[in-house]
Amino acid sequence: MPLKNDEALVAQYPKMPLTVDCVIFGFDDRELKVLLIRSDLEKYQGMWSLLGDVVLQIEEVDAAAYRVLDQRTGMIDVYLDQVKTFSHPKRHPGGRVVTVAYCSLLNIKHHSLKITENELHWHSVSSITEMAFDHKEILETCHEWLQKMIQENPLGFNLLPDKFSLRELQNLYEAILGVELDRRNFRKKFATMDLLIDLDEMEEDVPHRPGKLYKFNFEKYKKSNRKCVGIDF
Amino acid sequence: MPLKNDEALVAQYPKMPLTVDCVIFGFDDRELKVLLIRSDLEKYQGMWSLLGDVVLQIEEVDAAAYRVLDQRTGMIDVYLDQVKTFSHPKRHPGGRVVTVAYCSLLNIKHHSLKITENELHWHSVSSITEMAFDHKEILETCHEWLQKMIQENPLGFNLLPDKFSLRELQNLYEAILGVELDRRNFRKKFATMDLLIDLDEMEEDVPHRPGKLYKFNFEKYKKSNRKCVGIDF
DNA sequence: ATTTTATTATGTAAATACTACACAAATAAA
DNA sequence: TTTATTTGTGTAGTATTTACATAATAAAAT
Repeated sequence: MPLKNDEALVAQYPKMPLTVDCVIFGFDDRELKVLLIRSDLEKYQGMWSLLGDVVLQIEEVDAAAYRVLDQRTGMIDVYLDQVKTFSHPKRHPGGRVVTVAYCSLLNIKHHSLKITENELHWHSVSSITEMAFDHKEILETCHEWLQKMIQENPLGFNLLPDKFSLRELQNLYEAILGVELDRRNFRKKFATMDLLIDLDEMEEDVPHRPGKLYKFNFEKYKKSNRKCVGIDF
Repeated sequence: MPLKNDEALVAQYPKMPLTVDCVIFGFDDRELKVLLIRSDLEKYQGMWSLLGDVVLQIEEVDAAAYRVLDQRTGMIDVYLDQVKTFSHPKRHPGGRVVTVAYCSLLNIKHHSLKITENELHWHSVSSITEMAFDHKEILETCHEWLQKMIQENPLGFNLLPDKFSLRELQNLYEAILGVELDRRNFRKKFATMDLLIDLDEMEEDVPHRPGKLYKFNFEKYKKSNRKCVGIDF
């Protein structure tokens, strides 16, 4: 049971709405994509915005983000991580709303959008120029976050099919990081990591020599204890 | 001017109090310290808590964190960064309060605490067993964040005096990372970085052979364009 | 069937970075 | 003057990163 004085104290605190906004990344056609919806606000009519919702009175912010993801994509087993809280007092035209930004990674092929609702579309991240609210800033923050994260963690596999070729993997890294990578060195890097399982299967339906298919060895990765000291700046 | 419909929409959103909590790190006596205050809540009487405050109705969350820092330490020119938002519905005994955690680094010697107020003390991070609210969890999250950040960014210098010896710098890294580092390799690392300015001064008042004093070359660091591609997990 | 085109798959040499490790010189304190 | 403590430094071995070119395979076109 809560204590009276503590309750009285909190009752005096300023209160404000809290929302979550999900930057849902996908990968297709050698491009990083993000899932956007048409804004339903007056001020931003016609503009695209991130998928978001309010945080309920009794709800963890993480839970609200998973809820948005489920409502919009029907997927519940998706990578999701909190990135940053945005709080400019004027960021929402309807008054003060603080939002917590989440980044989510999913395999476009794995899910069928409930596009029956409002307009909901995958957009190529590189082609987006303008968005509702401060969502462009949020998107950029999440993109930078992702660039850093895929280099240090095996997150990229969430964006690929279960079985992928090394070329697809490299395309993914190149698309997200915006750089060209040397093919031999890229493959060597993953070969020495020894975390890809050769499935002894080949790509199909490609208009050229098919490559081998792999999957990521999550088991082995989890068991490996990565040491974490290396000063470098 | 805000739009009527947008305002009406936001008016329906659930509202809740938002606070900031600052994990203020310092370094002294070869130990990582954190600045704590006695909790003024009934439920947590006698326990230590982070420095925090509510976010005001018209205020960026960052601004609230700087305000807390200024109020408690009198310092305004301090490194501060948002780390994570904590939102368990029961995390505050007085009712639902969401908090945004900030991490701050300051040079203990540079400031004189306004200890005249409530009990306010530097605690050795490694000796803390229990804290009010979920502040132990917040502290741990910020400590891990710091461990990662000092390896990739020149943040550690914020915790040291303007002039420091290589031994002090190494002590700092060892204290924060909780490991022992090889002295020669540590010094070689910073030598090849070439970002320390040899001040041609010596330590004083040390009970042994004094070491050279250095300062960090922030100018040069800012100009250097660090390339950022290196897959490794 | 043959040729063309696109892509996969692979190795090596040079340069760089990292690891492990020990001893002489400087200062303060006894 | 001696002792204790800490600074300051180099090297050999290993591992990692970079730059770079050619042969083999499959599909598509002729």
